[in-house]
Amino acid sequence: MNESPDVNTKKALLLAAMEVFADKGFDSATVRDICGLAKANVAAVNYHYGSKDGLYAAVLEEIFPKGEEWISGDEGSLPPEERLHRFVKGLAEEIYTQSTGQIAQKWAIFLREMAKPSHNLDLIVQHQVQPRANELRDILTLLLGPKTPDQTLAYCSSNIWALMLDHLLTQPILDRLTPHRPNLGLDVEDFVDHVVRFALGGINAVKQRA
Amino acid sequence: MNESPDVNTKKALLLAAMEVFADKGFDSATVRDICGLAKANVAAVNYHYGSKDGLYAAVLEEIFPKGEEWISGDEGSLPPEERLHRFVKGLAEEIYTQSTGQIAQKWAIFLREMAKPSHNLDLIVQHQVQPRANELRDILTLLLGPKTPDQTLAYCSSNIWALMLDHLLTQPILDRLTPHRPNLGLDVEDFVDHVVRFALGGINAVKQRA
DNA sequence: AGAACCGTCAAACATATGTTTCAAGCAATT
DNA sequence: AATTGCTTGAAACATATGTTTGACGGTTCT
Repeated sequence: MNESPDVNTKKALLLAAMEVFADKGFDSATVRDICGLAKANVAAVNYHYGSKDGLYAAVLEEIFPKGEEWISGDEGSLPPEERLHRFVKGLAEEIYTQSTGQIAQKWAIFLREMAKPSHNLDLIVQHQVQPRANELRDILTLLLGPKTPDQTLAYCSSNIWALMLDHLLTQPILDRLTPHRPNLGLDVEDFVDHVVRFALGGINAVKQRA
Repeated sequence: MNESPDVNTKKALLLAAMEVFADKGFDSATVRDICGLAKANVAAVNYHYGSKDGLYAAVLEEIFPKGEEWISGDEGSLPPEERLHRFVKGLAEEIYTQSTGQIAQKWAIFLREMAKPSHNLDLIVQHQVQPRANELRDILTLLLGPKTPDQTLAYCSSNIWALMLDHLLTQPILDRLTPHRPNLGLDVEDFVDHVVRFALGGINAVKQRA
């Protein structure tokens, strides 16, 4: 079996596709863009992945892998405030910590999928969001009390997701509101502390309504 | 001057474009789609709007008009909690109240622009977001106190935007998390009450940090 | 060595799509 | 009535783009 050459171009295609899809979105990205970046022939995409759609599906498989279950092993014994903090910290660090840029690409693609859902979003939600949503719901049930109506639980759950996805979504707007901002320097730890404080305050306020 | 026929097709094009752009996004929408829906010839787009880009710009002009300044006439005398309530209510009703569907289209396009900003986003921010952002900043300054650091103010401001845009963004995810939900029945008044309560709780919690 | 297989490449293909052209129709003006 | 100007419509154009084809070169197996 010819190992190194074909695997290399196949992987190069995948990496290039991640970058181009994140940058331009599925529709605007062209296979010629991708192949150019990967230094591969135009036919390579169809040879290795069957089609442009196949390549996109492979990209999603790569960045949103299946079995990544949320570990709630001994976390259950911690106070819910601490669990919330860990929950927020875990996701916020994944989203906002600047590393290879590959992570930024992942969430750029995620955001695109939310704004213009394709059938692929089903898998992302199932593999990535569902387990996290369950953990969050457990935490909120503890914080709000067992008799909290489902509606309130759903609102709060949704609110906390929104607080975390916040910067991801509003970054382009903030850039345009105050163009001269050190926008790339988001202090993740600071952000996490703020979000947790804000969320706990909000949850308590909602709780006291009953 | 030929009044009714040409104005009609021009307007029909605009309405059809709003629908198709909201539904498919700028790239995926084709002028043939739009002209088909508007029962117009393919050349009509270029005749009346110069190009596909021109039509898109016209759509944005239509749904995000310029002079729509935020009225803060006598609101300044109200307590900041009430001002926040009105602020949230005003925007939430505009976003989530189900009427002709045209409003939903507006915010679908807005969401697309946030996820994949084009140069058009500059104008939207300038005409629509900026005045509202100023009002929100004033309210938050009152609620948090004058010595609040800019960073905290920025966080809270961003948080409240996020809480309101929340449903807009996470709807496709919520649909997939709990497919059997009366998702179309969002009680706006209930939602507004919850958001205001949650936000005020969060703001107070953040304020007490200092 | 010969056969079979696999990956790569240049070229071609088929189609989609934004745009242009030009003739015809229609209304207002002269 | 003739002219002018504006709008429409069918066709054509030029290009972009996803996909396919067939040949070439190298590796592996018999």
